[in-house]
Amino acid sequence: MRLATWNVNSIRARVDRVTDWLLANDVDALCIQETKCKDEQFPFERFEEMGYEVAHVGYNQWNGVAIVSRIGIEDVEEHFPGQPGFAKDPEAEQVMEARAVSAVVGALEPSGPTTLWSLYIPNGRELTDRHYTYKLEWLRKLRDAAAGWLAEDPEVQMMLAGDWNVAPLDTDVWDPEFFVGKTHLSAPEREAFAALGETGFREITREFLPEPHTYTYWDYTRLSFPKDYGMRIDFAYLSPALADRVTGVSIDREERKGQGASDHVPVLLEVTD
DNA sequence: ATGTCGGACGTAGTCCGA
Repeated sequence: MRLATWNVNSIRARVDRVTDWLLANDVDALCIQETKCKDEQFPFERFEEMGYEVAHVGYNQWNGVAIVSRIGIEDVEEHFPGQPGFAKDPEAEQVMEARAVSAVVGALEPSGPTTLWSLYIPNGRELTDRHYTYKLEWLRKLRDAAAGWLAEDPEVQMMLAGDWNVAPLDTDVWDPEFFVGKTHLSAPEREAFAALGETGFREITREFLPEPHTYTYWDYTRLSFPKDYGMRIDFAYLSPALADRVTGVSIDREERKGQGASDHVPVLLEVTD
């Protein structure tokens, strides 16, 4: 079974590249972030004609997450239990954003059902912004949910994959000095990210690809990709039972090249039965 | 110097978000 995650930065702008990549890489199920569209705008037919089913959550031009699978999609859920919402006014009702969708895939595979979560962690914007505390709260609640799933079933087969908007190590960026006073590398963000690992979930991409400066994202500005000013912010936390089945991980840097590339590249996991 | 993208609104150019 081949599982992947990719922040595509608009599914409508990227659908050709995404479908081409799925076929070229023989991918069974893909977690997508930043579809940037409402459900009715999602190009479902482009995936369905290739034999993929789609679960999508999108309310407007912001955020938007999806799972596409050619090995079945069941029990789709939007939002994880306890997921925080957001509103500019802290006194107003906090509104849920399209940042988390789950589905059970592979129910008829030899390996049995696997639950995928496609996650788009809030960006944080600035250290003093209310979006930053929202981000930290979001990660803490996700940790609580992960601990709950594992307590409920220690053998659960589950992947928490997506754009985490956190660079856990200094070697996950081209220059940590650039990020002093900015988000993504701050201690609270790193602690909140690491707390997922304290539940028993394992960040599997690091286990297979420990080399420093192995990036998944390059900003569109500043000639970031030619200069290799990248960041490693896309990860996959796996339940212990699923992590034990992973035989390989790759980051497809080639997808950042050429016209019409997303600013993120796909991360692909090979999972044995 | 957020230097580039993508979407909304609206049909050009500006704003938001990353």
